[in-house]
Amino acid sequence: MSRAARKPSSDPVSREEAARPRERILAAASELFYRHGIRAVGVDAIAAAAGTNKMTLYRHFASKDALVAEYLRRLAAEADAAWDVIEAAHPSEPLKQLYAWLESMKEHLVHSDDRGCALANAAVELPEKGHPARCVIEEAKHAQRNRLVRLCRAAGIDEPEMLADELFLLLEGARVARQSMGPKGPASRLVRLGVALITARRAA
Amino acid sequence: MSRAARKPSSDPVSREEAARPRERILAAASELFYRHGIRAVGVDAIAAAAGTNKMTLYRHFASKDALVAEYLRRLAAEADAAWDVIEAAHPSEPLKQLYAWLESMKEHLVHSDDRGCALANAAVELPEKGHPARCVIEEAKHAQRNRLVRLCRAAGIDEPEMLADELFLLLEGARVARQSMGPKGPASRLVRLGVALITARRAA
DNA sequence: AATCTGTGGTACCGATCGGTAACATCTCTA
DNA sequence: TAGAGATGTTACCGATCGGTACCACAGATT
Repeated sequence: MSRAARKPSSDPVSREEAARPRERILAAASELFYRHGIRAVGVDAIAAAAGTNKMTLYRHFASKDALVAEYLRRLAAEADAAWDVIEAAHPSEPLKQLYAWLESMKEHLVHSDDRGCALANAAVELPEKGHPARCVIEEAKHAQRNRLVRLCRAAGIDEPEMLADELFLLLEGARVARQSMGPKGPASRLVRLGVALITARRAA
Repeated sequence: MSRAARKPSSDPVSREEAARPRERILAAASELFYRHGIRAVGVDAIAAAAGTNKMTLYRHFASKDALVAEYLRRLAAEADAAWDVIEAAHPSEPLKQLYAWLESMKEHLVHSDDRGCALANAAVELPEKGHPARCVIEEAKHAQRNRLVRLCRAAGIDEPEMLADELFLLLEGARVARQSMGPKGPASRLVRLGVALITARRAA
């Protein structure tokens, strides 16, 4: 890969404008897709926001759909990395990890520019069966749910799938309800409700 | 209103093609918006599916946004009517109404062409602050949540807002998770989880 | 018969959509 | 110094977008 072998820049420190166009395009697409929705953003706008043009965009991505798929793939990887951070912060303390996860999810909800889960939003925006983004979404969501199940099991919960699904649906619901009812709606109770669910299942 | 005074047709029985264009347009728009997404459907396609043309559509709706708002307003009214049906089926038995509500929500989830809550989907697709659909969505969602709170209170639940929000988020989560993980994912547990929540809150 | 209203049909508007061809420019390497 | 590869620029493609102008026709009213 000649691109990977290339040296970053003559100036070694933080020249973000010199970053490879592929990364700039992905960064710009992430911002715009998440904020305005995937279908609402054209490739011209993405290229312009990335400080490049449509031609270069199409040299790095076969189509807009491919760019969308890559955008979601990155997000899934970031979400997984966030799990790792939580795990590293509370090693072999699954219950604390569960609480930390709830808190970090609440962090998203309170931010004024939060628009919920980008993967779930994409699933709503792209219902076509064959869309390349759909398998990415499906895979990522199952991975998240599995990780939650594993955590519940590690915490010694009976029927860990039960609690994991409760928490999963609670979070998905909170993130989507935030978009229709604002941050002061039912979404604001995520942590309280989640903790109640966990303690209830622990007692059982 | 001259339109309301007009007689339906020369043939009194089921001449649906003779229905007033406004209703045909709304019916076609509902189908297409829900199935493919709002942004994915053009006004031409709606008019064609309604057996009419774009010009007639714009004689009844000021803009596509206005049509979208009316589409969502109808859905909100239908949802409210569904609540009324449940209430009438189990008069002064709020707990049974709660269970019936859960079951009827599950009915939606198992249908193969289910695409979740159209109001929530619209909130995802139309993030622009000033969009005429957003206040419709917000109002309808708050009405649904309030109705759930009232039902929980009538069922004698302590802190009815707590259980109502739990159930609300659970349902919103189930309907959105169904779109990314299919009907056999966590969404399939809606009733089980909902019943567990209700019984837990009743014991408390 | 004359009129009015709602509807259908067609053609059009400017703008934008996703996507491409052709060419100039830059930088790094051989 | 010459070449190679990635990038920037411009113009363009056919299709579709939301929205409108104009005219013809049908039915009911007067």
